[in-house]
Formats: sequence, structure tokens, C-alpha cells
Amino acid sequence: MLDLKNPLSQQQAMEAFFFGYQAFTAKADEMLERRGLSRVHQRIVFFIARYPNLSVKELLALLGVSKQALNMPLRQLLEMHLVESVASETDKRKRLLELTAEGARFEQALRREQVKLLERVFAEAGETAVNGWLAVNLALGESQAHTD
Amino acid sequence: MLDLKNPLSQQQAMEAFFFGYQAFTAKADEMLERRGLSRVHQRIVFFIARYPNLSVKELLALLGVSKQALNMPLRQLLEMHLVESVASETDKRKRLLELTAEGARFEQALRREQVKLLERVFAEAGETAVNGWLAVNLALGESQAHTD
DNA sequence: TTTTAAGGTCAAGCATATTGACGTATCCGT
DNA sequence: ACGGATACGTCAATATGCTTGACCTTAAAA
Repeated sequence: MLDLKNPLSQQQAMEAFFFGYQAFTAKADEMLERRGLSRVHQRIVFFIARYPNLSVKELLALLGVSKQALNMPLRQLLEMHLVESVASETDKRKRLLELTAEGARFEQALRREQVKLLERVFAEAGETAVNGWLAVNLALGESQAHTD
Repeated sequence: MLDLKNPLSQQQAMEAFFFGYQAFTAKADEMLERRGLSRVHQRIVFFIARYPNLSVKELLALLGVSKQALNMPLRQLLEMHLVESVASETDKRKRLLELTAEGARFEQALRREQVKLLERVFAEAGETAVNGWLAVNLALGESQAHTD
């Protein structure tokens, strides 16, 4: 079992996380590259799918980048008609972001590949392991969630 | 529990992985920035610590970057006397990489911060969860390990 | 001895991120 | 109604990191 007092165990855990994350993103990165897009584009459509009617400001907070860094890829997605931006009814300064039908298909295609990988790993590692994996990742995220 | 058939569960898992990995690297990134270094520098010293007497070629394979991309940060680490490069006895073309005493301290300081975070999360999520987290990350990494 | 492998470096190009500065539209408190 | 704050978008300059291509030295292997 994992013993975090042991330097070798620490290194193993960190290495596994590094390669695990890399493997998780590899397939989607490849698909994105074929369309001339990058990981930021996926993150954008991912968060819009996860949080419909997301405002630009909220998206910026989730991504943790400057608005100038978001500008270019978001504009590309708008021009490709994968994302739509509509002024909010209640606050007309806000632009609420939505996926178009094609954008939704695109996001799902990327996500499906990643989920397929998780499913393969699920079969290998077992349900308990996958639930633990999720629990630890959630806890890690929480540890950082309110640092802004 | 995690149901990978459910799109919402899929999104939750992916989001958790994204923020989890971000949280995991945040503290070390901060420490690196204070020394004018970046995440690549940590990866270099990390892999040298994990695999002593690593050759440059092996390091390149682990990092998955071009040798030109490695050149600059590795040279910096050599000039800062955090890393040493010695010609292999058995094959004098090869340069085996080692950490200096100071380099070892540096790598440990970065790792310690990340392990501290894992320990906090360990307490929260429980041993079973942590073992599952490790098992899934290992399996993910394995799925990709021999793709080069 | 010719070829291959390991390592190092220079150059050009591209992508992505940053900060700073502006401009416009809209909301909100007084 | 006015003035400040907020949301968004964009231009510019800059830094960084990574890529491919080319070239060189040294050393091992065929």
C-alpha cells in the first residue's frame, strides 16, 4: 500500500499522477490538434457544457487565465459556430456562453474518448479504486478552490 | 458512486482531475517561480532523483520533449550546480545525470510540499481512497506507457 | 572504416501567456 | 440624473516555451 513517509512511495505517487494526467489528456489533445485547436479550446467547451449559461467572467475564473488569453481561442470557437454568446436578460453587460449543436457534439466527442479510457481503467482497477481516485481528486481540488 | 454512463458524472470526474492536478502542482510552481525556474526544471530534478544516473536520452523520453527544449533548462540546472553530468564509464557518449547535494535538497523541498498536500487529503479521503487513486493513475499511465 | 548513436548548440518560427492601456456598454448607489 | 464600478472586447509589447531543421563533435558498432 501507499506509504507517504517513504520517499520512494512519494516519487511513485507523483510519477503516477504525472503520467496518468498525461495519458488522460493525450487522446483529446490529438483530436484537437487535427482541427487546429488546443487544450484551452477543450477547456472552454468543457466548462460551457458543464455550466450552461456561464458568463465570460466565470469562465475566466474557472480557467485561471487572463481575459486576453481567453480572447483568441474563444473568438475562434465563436467564429467556428461551436459556441454562442448571448447577452444576459437580467444584466446586459454579461455575455452568457452556450454550445451550439455542433459545439455540443464536438465537446462530447472529446469527452467520450477520455471517458473510454477511464472505463478501461475502471475495469482494470475496480470500482472501489475509481471511487477513491475521484474522492482524492475532489479533495485536492477543494484544497485549492478558494485561493483566489 | 461514480457512474461513467452518466454525462454529469463524467464531467464531474474530469473537472475533479483537472482541478486536482492543478492543486497538486500549484505550491511547487510557486516555489519554482520564486527561484526563476519553471515546472520543467522540477520534472528534470524529479526524474533524476527517481532514476539516478539517468542518461539524457532517457530523460528526454520521460519528459516527452525535444532535446532543444531540454537544453536550456538543463543547462541552467547545471550552471546552478543543482545537477551534475558525468560521462558514463561503459559508454562515453552518454552523460549520466545526478543531483548535487544542493540539488537533492531542492528536489526534496518541492516534493515535500506536494506530499504534505497529499497527506492532508489522505486524512480526509481515507487509505482505501488513496490506494484507489494511485491504482487508477498507475493504470492510466500504463495505458500510454508504450506509445512512443 | 563507414555508419550509427549520444549529446550539444544555433537559428527561425510559432503558439501561448503575460501586463498595460483604452474604449464601450451597462448597472448601481447616492 | 450623475459618477463610479463592472463586464467585455481589443490592440500592443513582451516573455517564454516549444517545435523543426541543420550542423558539429565524440564515441560506439557493424
